Amino acid sequence: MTRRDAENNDPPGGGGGIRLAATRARKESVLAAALACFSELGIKETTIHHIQRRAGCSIGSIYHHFGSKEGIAEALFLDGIGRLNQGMLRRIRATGNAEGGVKAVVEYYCEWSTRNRNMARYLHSRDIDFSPAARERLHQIHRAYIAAVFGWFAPFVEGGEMRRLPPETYVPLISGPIQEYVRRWLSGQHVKGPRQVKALFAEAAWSAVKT
Amino acid sequence: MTRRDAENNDPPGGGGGIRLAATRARKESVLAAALACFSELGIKETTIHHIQRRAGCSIGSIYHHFGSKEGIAEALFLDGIGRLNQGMLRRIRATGNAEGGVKAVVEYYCEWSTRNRNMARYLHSRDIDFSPAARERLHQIHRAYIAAVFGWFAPFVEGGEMRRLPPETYVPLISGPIQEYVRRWLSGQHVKGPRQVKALFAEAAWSAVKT
DNA sequence: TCCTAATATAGAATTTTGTTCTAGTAAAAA
DNA sequence: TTTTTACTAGAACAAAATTCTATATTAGGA
Repeated sequence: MTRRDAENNDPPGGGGGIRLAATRARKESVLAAALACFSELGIKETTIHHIQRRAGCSIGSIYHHFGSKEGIAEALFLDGIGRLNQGMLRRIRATGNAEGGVKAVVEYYCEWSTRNRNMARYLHSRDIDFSPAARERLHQIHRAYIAAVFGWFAPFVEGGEMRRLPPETYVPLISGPIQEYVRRWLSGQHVKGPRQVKALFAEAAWSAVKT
Repeated sequence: MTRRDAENNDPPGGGGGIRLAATRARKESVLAAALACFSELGIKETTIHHIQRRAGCSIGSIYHHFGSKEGIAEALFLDGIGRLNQGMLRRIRATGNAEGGVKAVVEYYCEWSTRNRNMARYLHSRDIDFSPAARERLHQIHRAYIAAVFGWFAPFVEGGEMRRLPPETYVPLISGPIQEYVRRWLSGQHVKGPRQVKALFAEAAWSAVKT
């Protein structure tokens, strides 16, 4: 039976007592160690022991905070996707029209992936088997993000600047190509980084959805 | 230390003796069992024992043929990608012009994924850590496929029907969106199957690369 | 046909790795 | 201060992958 019951005890506010700060620091150090190990050794090759040694803490401590190896992977994934979405949303909202918004999606993804290579590579991992709870949390995050993005773009569809398409096709049409390109780049299949092709992919994305 | 040294002893020609036929049959039954287990239980949850029981053979036999659990995963992956590429190439070659070729890529991928759901889902798995040998074999297969496809399309680029782009961008531009759509569909994120959107994605692919 | 080497199968033994358990420490609350 | 709770540590345990040893089968040559 796998333990999946570790609670997220982050304090809602910022500081908190000595205890809470220490806890947060420990959790972060474990996540950082995990990402480093995953990047260097691969997810499967990485053992709890590797992470534990690198984070400089005990097995007990890790299990106390994360419940299982999978729990670490989940927390790391949620953390990364949260950051990416947040930055993306901010960037989209900083633009003023449909074309700018669509191109911002592509461009920001290029930049973020270049700046956070390891996390970007990790987010491309597919078979992390999330616990039901984490899966639900992920969906929640995803729904909220999608709602925010679609909310921003909706007026432009209404206004006729963008095509009206089946909702589930927008993301693949806009992000599919650049995601695939970046994935290949991260796995070492080509040399040319995303920044060198971002204009091309931004154009393509826009022409796929413009009217 | 992981064992990765299982040889591929498939006979070059078709039939062979009783022994070779039996070997082939056994290997295939193991691969089929593995795919079934992976689909039902997930890759990580699947144990050698599950596969072994389902294939109706012993542990020793599996290790003799595949060397490791990862070895099974590799063989299955190579097998699947080989079939997909082969069918794709045949389909592309059956068309007569650039537009037909590009659209064929999208359409065939839709059809194949619908017909081979489990394998399609499996091919979307990312973190199978291939042995150096398998990795090399995969690259070899990939290079051969890419060479064949590019060979077919090259005249149309020369002839000015298709844009001349950095070579590594064609695949993401053409296949990226439909791949992403299918991936989401396979993971249960939407109801509408690929066949219902293939025309849309085929159009988008073509307009991304046409002149 | 019989012998030998290579191939294939089986399942027990071993090792590796993830998880649980028990004990103890330090901070917060009463 | 006392009590409760959160946290840390590492030994004990269990599950899974892998290796090992024994045996059977087939192909090929004397």
